[in-house]
Amino acid sequence: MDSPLARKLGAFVALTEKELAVLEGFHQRRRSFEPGVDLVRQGQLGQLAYILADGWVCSYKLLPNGTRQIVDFQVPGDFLGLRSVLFRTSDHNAEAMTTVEVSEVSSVDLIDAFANTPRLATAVLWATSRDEAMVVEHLIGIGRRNAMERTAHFLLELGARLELVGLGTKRGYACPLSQYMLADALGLSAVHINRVLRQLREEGLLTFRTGQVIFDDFERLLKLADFDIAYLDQDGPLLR
Amino acid sequence: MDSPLARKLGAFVALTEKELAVLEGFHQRRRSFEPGVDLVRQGQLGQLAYILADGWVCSYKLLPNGTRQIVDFQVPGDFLGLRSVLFRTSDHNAEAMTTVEVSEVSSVDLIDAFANTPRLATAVLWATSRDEAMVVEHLIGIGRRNAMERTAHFLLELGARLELVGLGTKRGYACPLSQYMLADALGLSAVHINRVLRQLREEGLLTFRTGQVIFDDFERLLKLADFDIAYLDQDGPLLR
DNA sequence: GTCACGAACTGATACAGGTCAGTTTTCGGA
DNA sequence: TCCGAAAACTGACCTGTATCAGTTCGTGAC
Repeated sequence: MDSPLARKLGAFVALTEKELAVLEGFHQRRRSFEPGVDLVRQGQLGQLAYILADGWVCSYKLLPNGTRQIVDFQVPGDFLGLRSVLFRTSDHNAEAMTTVEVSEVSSVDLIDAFANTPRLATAVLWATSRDEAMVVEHLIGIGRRNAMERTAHFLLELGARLELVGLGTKRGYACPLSQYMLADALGLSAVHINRVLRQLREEGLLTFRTGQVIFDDFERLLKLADFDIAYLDQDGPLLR
Repeated sequence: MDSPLARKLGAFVALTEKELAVLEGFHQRRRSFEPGVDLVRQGQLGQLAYILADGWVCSYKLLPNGTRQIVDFQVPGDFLGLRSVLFRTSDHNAEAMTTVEVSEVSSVDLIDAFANTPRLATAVLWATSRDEAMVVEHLIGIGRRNAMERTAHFLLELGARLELVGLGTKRGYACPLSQYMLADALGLSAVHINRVLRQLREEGLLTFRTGQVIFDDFERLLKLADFDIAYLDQDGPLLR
């Protein structure tokens, strides 16, 4: 049985037995967290990193003006708080959205793995770059797309990521986000998100119901959002 | 003589002679580009990566609605197009803003370096995470800060980065950005940027003139922008 | 010295999205 | 089956920023 992490990294590097074994070794120290609990806290020193095995997590930052901005969502197979380990203090928060299962990883685990299986270093660098690409796409959306394009793009991207780990299709996916969370992710107000979702529904593009996203017209949605999966879709490992 | 890259990575990993030599080896294939030329192009296959040795570069994305969003600026010591090497096709553009000097790096160079000097893998992962942290901070600004806070935060961050490589101080720095570029970076219109800069000037906070940023009241600016340098400031290497 | 051209700057007006102040729906628990 | 709380939803009104359509400034070329 491959872990979601092995499955994700395997899309970039054709993993050997030895490399798979090292990844397996990352899953020694298991922990679980209840919904609403912070796994990573802004300003915390000596923060731990985790690999998400099951559940959803969101990374966010709180601003002094009382608002928050959600930066990214983590789904199974994603790292969590990797930046907080590499920096002295954590620059963001990460909150469990559902009950989550994680494996604890220390910086020592990572550095050892890099020394023994250097191709894993490249794979982790790739995964980090992929995270960065998602943040960049998110930035583009907030900077230059209007509320409707932005919302559509965001929900499409989430779908594409879930498809990679076997949790979604082109018809839709299960999604534990509330409209408030969507608003904090997209830099909009919850009121406006509600209106945008209604418009998307009325135009037959997508339906967002508690716990469920349904793509009513996938093709038209792709066009509206100018969505391109190039940066998520590896189409077979680059490194063999 | 340390290269800007060695100087930057040295802030995170205390580099050995061997590691410094490997970094030196990255600077074999030198190239230079004139202002306005694209070093990296969206959609390009088999894109090369570079290390910036001198000059300024900006990474941006073009949208089908005719607008552009600048994602990040690269200053000496920064990687350029690393994501484009790890992915099959480039997901962004990078344009020379001044005359720039770069060294070409292939994915093979990197993978070899990781195999021979695994601590460099950790250092490059750190540098990539630092880039991601900057994109995240940029995202926060566009999502939840108003035009004035956003502009102040951006110009402060640029100053902090330049200080790290010896190109700026708390009094100000040389900056080749036009108001149009600032607008594309901050997700605002050039007209509005102009008004915001006037307001910042009239309130005695900062002066933005062609080629020069002057912090008139650094402390008050930090407060307005809620600026925190934690994620840029390493305060001595973590890995010895 | 004046021409030309891009960058900086300006006032008037439009509109996307925010804010306020609710009502309605949903759903788990007693 | 009723209750309470959170999430979803709504209309009225407000505001920050965009857009349009210019003018002014600065600088290098001739």
